[in-house]
Amino acid sequence: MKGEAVNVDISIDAAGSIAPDLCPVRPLLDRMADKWSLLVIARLAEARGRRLRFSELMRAVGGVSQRMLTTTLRNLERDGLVIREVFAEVPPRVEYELTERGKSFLIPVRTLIGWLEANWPDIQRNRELYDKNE
Amino acid sequence: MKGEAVNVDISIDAAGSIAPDLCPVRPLLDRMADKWSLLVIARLAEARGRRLRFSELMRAVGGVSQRMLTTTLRNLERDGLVIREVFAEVPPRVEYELTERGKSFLIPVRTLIGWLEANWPDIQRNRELYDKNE
DNA sequence: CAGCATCCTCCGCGATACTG
DNA sequence: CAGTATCGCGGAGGATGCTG
Repeated sequence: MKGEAVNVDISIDAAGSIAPDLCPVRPLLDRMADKWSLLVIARLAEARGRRLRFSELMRAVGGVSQRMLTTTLRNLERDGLVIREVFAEVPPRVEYELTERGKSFLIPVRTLIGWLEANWPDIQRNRELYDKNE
Repeated sequence: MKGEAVNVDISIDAAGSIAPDLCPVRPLLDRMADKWSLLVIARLAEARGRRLRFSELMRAVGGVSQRMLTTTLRNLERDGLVIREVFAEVPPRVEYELTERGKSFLIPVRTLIGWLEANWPDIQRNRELYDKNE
């Protein structure tokens, strides 16, 4: 029997050791890693509190399909990173904005991106070297 | 002021990269997000410099297939996060350990995990609430 | 022991069409 | 305008078998 996703949780404490599963890192990591979440969050952050409509967001992100933008936003809303407000008008209007938690999420994200940028040249060189010797 | 356009969004484009000429965040993010990389890195970090053999790592991580452990380690090696040393013995012995870059990678990772841990209870509550009202 | 090679499954995501 | 509903593909990743 399979299909039983072994939900692997990890956490690393300050000392670098693995603490017994405090929080399921995986589902949240997956959110970070899916194709559009970070893009959407980045775009909303750029707006500096100005709320964005669905279509605005779609243009701002660029390249995202309606389906994926919808599910991405729903997931972010479910995690309390984004607020969705629907206005009962015709035509309909729906506005999105980051919650405080959503904004605070940008901090670790920036730390990570900072590391990536700082290390990217070395990593790139390492890859070339590695690929050559294969 | 904070949250200037510069850090945030180090503008992430549709391709998933952050600003054309900076660094492609996506491939590295993908590495972070794949199913085993973080686990492997965590386990190697725990060892505190003691090198681990392939089979040791496999047991330590738990649940990984040989195939995936191999490709995960190869990817990490390619990015210079892990060192792989082969000993020409019978039976073969291969040892793995973190590089300095690999260790430094733990810093942003811990920041991220710290955020996840701190926010997990709230997120969980948010999800329950959201799911109930669906 | 530490792996490749092969096959197969699952599901993230895109494309397209329809609707209140 | 802001979505749902369907279909289909591609690629990550598991299972199994073979080998130096």
